[in-house]
Amino acid sequence: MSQSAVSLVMSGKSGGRISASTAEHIREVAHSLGYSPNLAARALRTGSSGLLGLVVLDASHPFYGQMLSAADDAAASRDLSLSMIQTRGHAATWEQRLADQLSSGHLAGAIVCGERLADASPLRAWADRLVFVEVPEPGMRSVVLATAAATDAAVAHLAAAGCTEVAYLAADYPSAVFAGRFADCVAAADRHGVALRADPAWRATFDVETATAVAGRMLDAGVRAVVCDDDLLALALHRAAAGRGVRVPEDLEIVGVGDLDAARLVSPELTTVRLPAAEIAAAAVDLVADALAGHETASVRTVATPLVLRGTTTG
Amino acid sequence: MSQSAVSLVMSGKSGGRISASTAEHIREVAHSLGYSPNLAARALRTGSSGLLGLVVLDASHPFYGQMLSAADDAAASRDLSLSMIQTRGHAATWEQRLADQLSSGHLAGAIVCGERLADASPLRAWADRLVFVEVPEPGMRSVVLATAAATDAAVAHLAAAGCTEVAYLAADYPSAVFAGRFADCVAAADRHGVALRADPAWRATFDVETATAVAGRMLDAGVRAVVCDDDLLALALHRAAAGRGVRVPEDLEIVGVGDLDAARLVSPELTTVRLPAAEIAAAAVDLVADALAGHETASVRTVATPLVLRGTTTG
DNA sequence: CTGAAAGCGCTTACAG
DNA sequence: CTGAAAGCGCTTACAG
Repeated sequence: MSQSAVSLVMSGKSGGRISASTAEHIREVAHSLGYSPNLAARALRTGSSGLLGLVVLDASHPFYGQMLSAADDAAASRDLSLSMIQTRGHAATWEQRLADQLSSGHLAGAIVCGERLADASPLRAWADRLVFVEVPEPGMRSVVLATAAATDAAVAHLAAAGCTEVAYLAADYPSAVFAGRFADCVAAADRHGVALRADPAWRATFDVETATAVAGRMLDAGVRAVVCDDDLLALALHRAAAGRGVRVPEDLEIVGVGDLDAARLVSPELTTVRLPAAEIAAAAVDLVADALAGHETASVRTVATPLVLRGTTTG
Repeated sequence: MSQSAVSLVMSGKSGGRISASTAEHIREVAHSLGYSPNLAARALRTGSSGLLGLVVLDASHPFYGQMLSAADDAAASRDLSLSMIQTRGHAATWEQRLADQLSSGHLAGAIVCGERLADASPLRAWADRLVFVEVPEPGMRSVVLATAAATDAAVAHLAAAGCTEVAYLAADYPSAVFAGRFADCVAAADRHGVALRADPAWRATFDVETATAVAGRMLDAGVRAVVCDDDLLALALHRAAAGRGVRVPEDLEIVGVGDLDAARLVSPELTTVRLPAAEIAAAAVDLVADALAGHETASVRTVATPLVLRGTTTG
């Protein structure tokens, strides 16, 4: 067998040029010898590593865990691999690090979740290999989530149940996604004639104890209905209420975002905006695979995020 | 500047051979040109990719999300990157896939969580680049968790509170880690004179609805104290109990494994065996980094896993 | 420090 | 189909 024939078969480009029986023979021998092509050499020669970066706030957050898991499944079906990049604690440096990994050829492309590019971001040079999730970047491929509509529905539901005031429990991270969710809620409150109560002190990280303490301060302030940036925050508020004997939903209504498993594990179960991780991840991998193939497909996908009404709201 | 000098500086091997001022100048120019070395070429030449595989059951499980997050932090501080491999649904193929990634040079080494090698596993040829977590592999580097002692403490605690019978809610996955946890509980029950009640039907996946349904069957069977393979299962039992008005811990005592965030989000909070993900991940990355460097260090690390008593047990 | 060179293991035209 | 060849961008002895 010639080196050329083997290379053609192993890289799956033998169609029409190598007979089926020869190709099969090559594959058999390769398998029996335990041979698999050196990926570094292939990457060097072809200029593409087949590795996708997935930029997330924090892989330990269950939603991003789901994204990772689903994106890995979607990538594997295209012979692509996944590499994770966390932004938590690296707000100032992740763009440069990702740009380095792109320019060094380590990554062929990347999916950026919940973050916006800085004005002079080194990533702007790589626009054609990037996909943005939830926070669309003008002119770049994006997976848009319809959370504004879901937030509107949530506020409408609270208003219909008699709430005249809604408080906001914010996530204490600089990610653009949280600024966007808050803005959506401000707009929804305005539309439905509800007063939105926000406070710089009502911001918490996802650490359970921290979030519970902040939630406790909100209860001290007498809030009766709270929209949260994230389920983890909503569940911490749920916990703080249980700790103080505040009845949910009679005395306190809670709405989260995410629909994590934990949302159904508490009692009463959490009303929340569902973020369908598998669907989002599949759309993002689709888009980045198209980008790598040089396709000029539509660059924006929209994923529905339904409001799921459960026991932490009335009506 | 010569190519050699630049290469020496960029790969951090200039110590003593290149003057500090020249090295600094090279770094400045590289930065201003936006140059970073092609990693595929470096991997091809040096034979190592700097990529670590992390084998987990399912990245969407919060515990593995924490492992991923912590391992990524630990790896980054050593200029190593992380790539995840999921075994859920690939019980028959993950070993071959990992072996392929090792032999193709894609991965320099790997951390295997909660799995045991098949007798004729292709991974046995790569023993010197592998680290096993929780399920130690004889003769290979391992991070051992002291869960047997914690399970013993849990059963002792239940026995002291008057339980004469303990039921077991098992995880419905073929991973070796769950077989091990069950065996630990059998041994503990025996030691403390408690009857262990197990049933082939008392097995569930981590899907909330499935697990709740199985937990409901256990309640139908009149169980009063349950040790679970995992917090997610324990929390589903907690949910099933709330749904039926079964009082916890008065009528039902529950013990989990993991100490996920969700364990503190429910009321009463979950008694569980804490698995310190950050510590486990750091130890595993340590071990694999040593392996890649060819060091002959002690090959087994033990991590303590304390029993955390909370509201789902009495006494 | 420099400069010229080899070689890692592929992929990909190219002539037969 | 084969065979000989170039070249991807590095790292690493080697002689100066």
